[in-house]
Amino acid sequence: MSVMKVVEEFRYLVLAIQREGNRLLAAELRPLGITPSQAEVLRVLRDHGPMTLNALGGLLVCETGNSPSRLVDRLVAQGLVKRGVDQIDRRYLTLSLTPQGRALHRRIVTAENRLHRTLHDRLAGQALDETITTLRSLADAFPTGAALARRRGPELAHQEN
Amino acid sequence: MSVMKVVEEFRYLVLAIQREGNRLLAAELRPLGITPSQAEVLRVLRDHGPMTLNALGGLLVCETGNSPSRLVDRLVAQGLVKRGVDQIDRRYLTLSLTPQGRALHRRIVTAENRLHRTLHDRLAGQALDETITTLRSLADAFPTGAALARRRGPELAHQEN
DNA sequence: GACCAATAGATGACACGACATACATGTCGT
DNA sequence: ACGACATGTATGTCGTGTCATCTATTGGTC
Repeated sequence: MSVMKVVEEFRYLVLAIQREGNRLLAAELRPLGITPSQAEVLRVLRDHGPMTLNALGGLLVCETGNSPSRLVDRLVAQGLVKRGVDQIDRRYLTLSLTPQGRALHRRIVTAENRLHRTLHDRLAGQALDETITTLRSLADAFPTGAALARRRGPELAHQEN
Repeated sequence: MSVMKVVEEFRYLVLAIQREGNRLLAAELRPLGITPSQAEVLRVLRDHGPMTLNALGGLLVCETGNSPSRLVDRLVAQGLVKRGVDQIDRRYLTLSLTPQGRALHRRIVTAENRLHRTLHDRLAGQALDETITTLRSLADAFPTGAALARRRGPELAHQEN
């Protein structure tokens, strides 16, 4: 079989798994009133402290280029994120979790873990480590993969609660 | 490291790679005036002949539940797909490529191959076969993965280039 | 201090993608 | 033939995701 065909199947497999994973996660999160993308924002804000909108965008996988203004908008509207203006340079925002945001984050972790357990069961017996190595080496070449690496690496423990 | 953390990284890696791949493909396809999802429709129609909307939906990875009515709408509006009504049972549509659709499909294959070459280069030296095995075993458990399997199976070789 | 480029963020536009619901057509039981 | 039901497709709605463009604020230069 042609090498191109293999790569093409790889592409469609990644698409299929991403879609299904997102669907399952959305179902888990629906009772909490948030979406997978919103959950990622809460997670990044929780793990990497208060930050500007651009910095948040640099750590998100779910949104690449632009500033995730509208994504944050809905979280602010739900009272989960506080959006303040930097008093030194008023172009910058200061995004941080509200107490409700922090509380919801704990329930998000539980919901995500249910999905992860499902995935783990379906991955039983597979070469998961080698797969992750492959995926990492591909992802690291891209900006959002670099975002992931940034989340993996420099911050080892930031705040608990 | 906890098993859950590994699965979680897997999920984010898949998300990152899907996003970047889709962005790159969209850029390749933009000069052709279509999107990656539309390209998948053309591809399925080309490989699996005329079919109804439901059957199409069952072979698409990019859309799960519903019938891809609106996705097909835009292709019909562009003159790439012909949408006829089954004369025996008028609930069914008969979707097929127009000559323009068939012509565009050839240019799509070229564009996709450019992406695949890029991916192939970035995957050099990685355990791609084991990775695909892992991804397949996970995807096959899901409906869209089954769609992929259906596309893999019955058709073995259709077009080259 | 007035202009100008640079940077942060917001917004408009378009196409998904998922869910729920509505509509159209056909089938079947009576 | 009639009416309940099933099936295929269409549509409304909401939240992304991406690109392009716009506004606001700041820093630098004259």
